[in-house]
Amino acid sequence: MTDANVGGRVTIYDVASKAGVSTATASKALNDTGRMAVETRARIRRVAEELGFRPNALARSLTSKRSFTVGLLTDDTYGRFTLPVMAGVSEGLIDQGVSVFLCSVGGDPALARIHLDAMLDKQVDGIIATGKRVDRPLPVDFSAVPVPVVYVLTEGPAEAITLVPDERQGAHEAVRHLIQRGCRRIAHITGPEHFLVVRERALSYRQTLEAAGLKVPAADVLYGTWSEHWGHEAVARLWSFDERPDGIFCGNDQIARGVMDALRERGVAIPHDVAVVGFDNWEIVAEETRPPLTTIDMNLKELGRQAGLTLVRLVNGEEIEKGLLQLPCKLVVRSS
Amino acid sequence: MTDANVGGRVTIYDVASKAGVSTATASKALNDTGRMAVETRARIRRVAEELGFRPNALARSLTSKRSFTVGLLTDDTYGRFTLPVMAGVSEGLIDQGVSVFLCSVGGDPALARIHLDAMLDKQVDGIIATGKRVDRPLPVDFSAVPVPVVYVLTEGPAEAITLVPDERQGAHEAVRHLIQRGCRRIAHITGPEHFLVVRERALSYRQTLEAAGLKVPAADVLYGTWSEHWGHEAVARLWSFDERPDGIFCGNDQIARGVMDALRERGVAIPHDVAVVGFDNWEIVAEETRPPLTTIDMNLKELGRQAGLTLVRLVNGEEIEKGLLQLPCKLVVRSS
DNA sequence: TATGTTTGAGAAACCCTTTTCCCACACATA
DNA sequence: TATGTGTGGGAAAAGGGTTTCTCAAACATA
Repeated sequence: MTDANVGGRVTIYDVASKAGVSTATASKALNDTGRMAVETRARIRRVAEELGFRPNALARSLTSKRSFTVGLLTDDTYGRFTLPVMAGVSEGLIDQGVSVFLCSVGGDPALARIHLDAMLDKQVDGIIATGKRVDRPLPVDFSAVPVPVVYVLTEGPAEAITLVPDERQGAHEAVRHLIQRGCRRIAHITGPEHFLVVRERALSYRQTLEAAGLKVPAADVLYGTWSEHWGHEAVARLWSFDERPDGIFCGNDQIARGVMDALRERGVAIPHDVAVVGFDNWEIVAEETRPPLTTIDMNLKELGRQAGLTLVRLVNGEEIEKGLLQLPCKLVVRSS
Repeated sequence: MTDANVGGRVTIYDVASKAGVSTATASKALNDTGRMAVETRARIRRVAEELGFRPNALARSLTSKRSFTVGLLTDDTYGRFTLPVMAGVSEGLIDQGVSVFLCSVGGDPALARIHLDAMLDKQVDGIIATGKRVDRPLPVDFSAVPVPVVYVLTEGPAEAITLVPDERQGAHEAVRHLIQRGCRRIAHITGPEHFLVVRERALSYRQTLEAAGLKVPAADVLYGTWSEHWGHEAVARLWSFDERPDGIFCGNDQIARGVMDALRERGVAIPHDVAVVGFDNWEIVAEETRPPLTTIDMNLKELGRQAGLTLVRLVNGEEIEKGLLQLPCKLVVRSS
């Protein structure tokens, strides 16, 4: 009784021959398909176990037309948004035995094409396209891709499935929190107006104020850049007026950080004199502000998980309603 | 002349039949192997082009025993170190047609095992293990893995190939920069002493001072945590003594940020009164400090690229010297 | 005894590509 | 004419599984 296969890994032939059956039977035993005596099945299983047999996923995919692999394409070089999404995708799919190809393509269409082709050649079952802006598409055309595509945090075609955070709800939570703390004059310092999320958050900010019967000042929303520097500057601008806010809703955590530093420098007590709420829950920023920042978490990991699960359902041929799916944000209360 | 294969993708059978040759000939034409008339080769190529034929990488891998896929396993959940490494790996390998499976396993041995097995089942050609600490191994045993493994920014077995930044050289650059700026009393505020990198950097700091003929105070190195908060606190401690430093080398950029905020609050001019150098070149921190932070870049992307290239050389059976490979760091001069 | 009906298991085809022979033919040489 | 030598191209196997179909044996029924 010698092993025919000495060099390589253990194959199903090894299992079959050692168990004294055909590969067909071995396959059926291990996959719990077909019909056979229970003891035969058990014996084959035992032999496979002994030999440490692990089926070659490539060979398996060749017939099953399923590679249990998905591709994740992102243009978020820095990874601030992609990484949580990726973690969620990976976490949601590992139970299904699905692995994730990650590649970051920056803004380069040629590179994106190369990566996409490499993935398709490797027979990925589906693709998740993710980015850092919900109003910008990735620099690649997915229209002729022969597998399902799910878009996360990036602009996809209208007839596609796209998952994004519910910006309005998030902004609403933020402002409502300030109102509940007793703030009556709430300013909004945010990013560039040409970002869709900026407009969404600003809209929701105004609506929430109005719904609470608070007046919305004319120059209520200060548009700038996504930087600490802008946070400083905006505070300087606000404090040049007589009527100063007692609450500030910031468009992201970096701005909030700048705002808080500026307030502290002016001797303004946070949150006693002015309460601050950020957006993103970027922990490395939000936990190091003084005091730690209350902010909105976009649940990116959950977004990724949902994207992964949605994708496999598409791969399995389930019919899923197309369109934009908005997942709720969560208020994370710290001390600001 | 009908297509036999209507449903699926274009296979080499389609190409062969349309070109009126066998699949063997088609394969040879497309791979530039075998012997045949130049016009035959050209015709087959043309047909393949017309049909948009792309070979199924899975089928190809089955015979070639090469999947052109590598796995990247990391325990760096936050991704601060992993993402640049990953980008480098990906960038270095895309030219070779190699794709990267990324999975983050946190500290969970069971999860790590599952991901590793999934990768091996998918016949990865090799594995890159990466982490966030050079003195801690990943929670998984690679000893029985049947493919080459390269370790990056994590502890591997002595007989393995491990790539890390050259911490001593990096620290040396930092301190030398301060000395060249004219600093004579240079302090070192850093992380927990049980981190190897902390000890390495501190050692190099002392050696560089000594080599420059500067005195090394007794309580020269302040060990703490990797936080802004500690930066603040350390400055408070230093400023409680009479002899204050005119240069501070910080163990990372977050500490540096805390240090700079604390100095500013005390009215100390940076870099006029005290110059500050950080470590990591974490741009999101280093570019937002006031003034922007001079710091040490660990060239993580290059580290990743080297790791990828080294791995494929191993896969190709090249003999490569084992052991620790230290890649140089680079001083990034900003305004601090 | 002759005829159904399960049951357990194997032969062979298939997935897609590569690769190793092998062969038929054309041409050149003796 | 008989023999050697390239040359262009194909048949078939291999790679590691899965799946369909077939079949012999065992058992049950008439």
